Amino acid sequence: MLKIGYFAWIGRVSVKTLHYYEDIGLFRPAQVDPFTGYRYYTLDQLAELNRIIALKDLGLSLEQIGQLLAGDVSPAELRGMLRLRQAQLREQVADHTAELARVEARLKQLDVEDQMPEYDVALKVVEPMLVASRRVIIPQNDQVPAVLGSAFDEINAYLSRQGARLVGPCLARWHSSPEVYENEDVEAIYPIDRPLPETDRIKVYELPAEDVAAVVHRGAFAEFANSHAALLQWMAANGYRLNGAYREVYHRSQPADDSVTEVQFPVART
Amino acid sequence: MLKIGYFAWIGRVSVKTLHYYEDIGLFRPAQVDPFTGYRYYTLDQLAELNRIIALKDLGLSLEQIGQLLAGDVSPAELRGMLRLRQAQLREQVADHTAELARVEARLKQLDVEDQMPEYDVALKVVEPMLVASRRVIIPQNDQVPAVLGSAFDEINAYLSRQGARLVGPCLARWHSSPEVYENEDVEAIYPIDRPLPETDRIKVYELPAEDVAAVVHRGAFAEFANSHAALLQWMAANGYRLNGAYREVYHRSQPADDSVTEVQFPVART
DNA sequence: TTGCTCCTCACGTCACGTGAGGTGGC
DNA sequence: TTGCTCCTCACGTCACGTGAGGTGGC
Repeated sequence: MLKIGYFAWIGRVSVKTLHYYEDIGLFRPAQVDPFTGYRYYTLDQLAELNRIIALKDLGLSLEQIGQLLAGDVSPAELRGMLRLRQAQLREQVADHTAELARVEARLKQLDVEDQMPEYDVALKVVEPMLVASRRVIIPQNDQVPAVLGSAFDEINAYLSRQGARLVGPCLARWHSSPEVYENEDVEAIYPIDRPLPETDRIKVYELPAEDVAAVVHRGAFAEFANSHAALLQWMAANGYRLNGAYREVYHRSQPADDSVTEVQFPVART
Repeated sequence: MLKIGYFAWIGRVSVKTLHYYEDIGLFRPAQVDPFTGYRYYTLDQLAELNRIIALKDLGLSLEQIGQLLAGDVSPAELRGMLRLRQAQLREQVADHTAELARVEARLKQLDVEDQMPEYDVALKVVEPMLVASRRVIIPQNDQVPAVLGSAFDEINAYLSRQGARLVGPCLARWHSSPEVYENEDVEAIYPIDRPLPETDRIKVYELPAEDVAAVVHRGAFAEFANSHAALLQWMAANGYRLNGAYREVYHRSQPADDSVTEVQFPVART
């Protein structure tokens, strides 16, 4: 009969761990003194403790281990548990590797600039949404506010006639590359609540979900180039590439206004 | 002024997250209605929320992010935080990769045997300990119990004369490879509480800490070969190799008794 | 008698998620 | 009026660690 301190020592676990395992009914001392409450373990129990530790090393939860020890798990179920754990571990390794790339990119940036960065790039998932869209070509960059503005007005008027409701801020999807400033190909888009008939100028469809890298841009319409540059730099440093048309979400009534815009670049791993 | 639900939606966080950030003083709504308690946010705050999310993507804790936003972190300190996080991530990737190997080894074993394994191998760290040791060569395998037994008796007698105390179970360290059964080279060892003078037969020194793979063996002295085989198989499957003399810890008075033994193979990554 | 080991609560961890039960706004 | 959104507690998560305050054993 071994006292808890010694048994914990040879089993290389803490006394508190043994207390806890008893609390949750996973592993009980062979005997408990009814007067002092002292717990006593036998050497035979060392093998069982070792078993628990070995299963914990596989990443199983204490609850799963309890079921295993109670014998109500078939080999097929154990295989299922391990397959699940395998998938989790693979995902975690991938996630942590990506996070490591982000951290290292930021460290490199700190070395170069030695200051806090101006833009904060965050990875997000945008949800799918039903939209009404008007696609236009804009010959010169300085015409963007006017042309986009009238495209939004046109959709807006159509939605009012149809009695549709807006369910979020308007946005633009740029089909030209971010470096191009002539004949830009862009969709003016409103998210809507239900399907509508299309016209030859206004299309209605579901924008799919996308992984995006996003920055929030404050200030004048003409200064998006800085946000674009920050995003492209971040993507290069973190091993992502642009994966389709990028979005600008205008958190206000009209893109010509001077306010808050979120720039979202869809990304895929290179 | 945006209500919490809409602000959470465009920021792609949950309402509960915004509640929580307010609770811990990280991120407060621009305004709170004193009668209804309704929280109101401005579009400007979207940039700040994005900043928090970007920093969270680097793996910083919310407390660290709070310090960063409050501006009482220098670039050097930020670099320190990121270096720390980098080290943590590298360790986690290594740990998870090793765990993945264990899980996959177990899955493979399940495919072959389709049953619960007889031995449970656990990775542990053994602490350094001060020991008294008597090293002997044993010509034939069947002499092991007798020769080891008298070696233990000899140390025991010496320790009694010196008035030293035992501080754990006795053990043997096998310097011969586990497959060798002739002229085995082995140390009989007692852990002791304080340094003693050495003799030409009994050495006193500190056994260093080691990473070991361990199984608990129950039953007769002659059946250790099974434990050894299980350990060697596990090590091969998980990418470890034997790294020095292996230990048998006898959780009883004499190794000749029939009881519980822990076999510990020191390991290193291949 | 003095340490040492052991005991039982109770609370903390990290970043929220999940209800319960109730009120405000259109 | 009916839903919908919002509010404030309170508790749960996972596997223990960290005291506080007290008792048993040699």
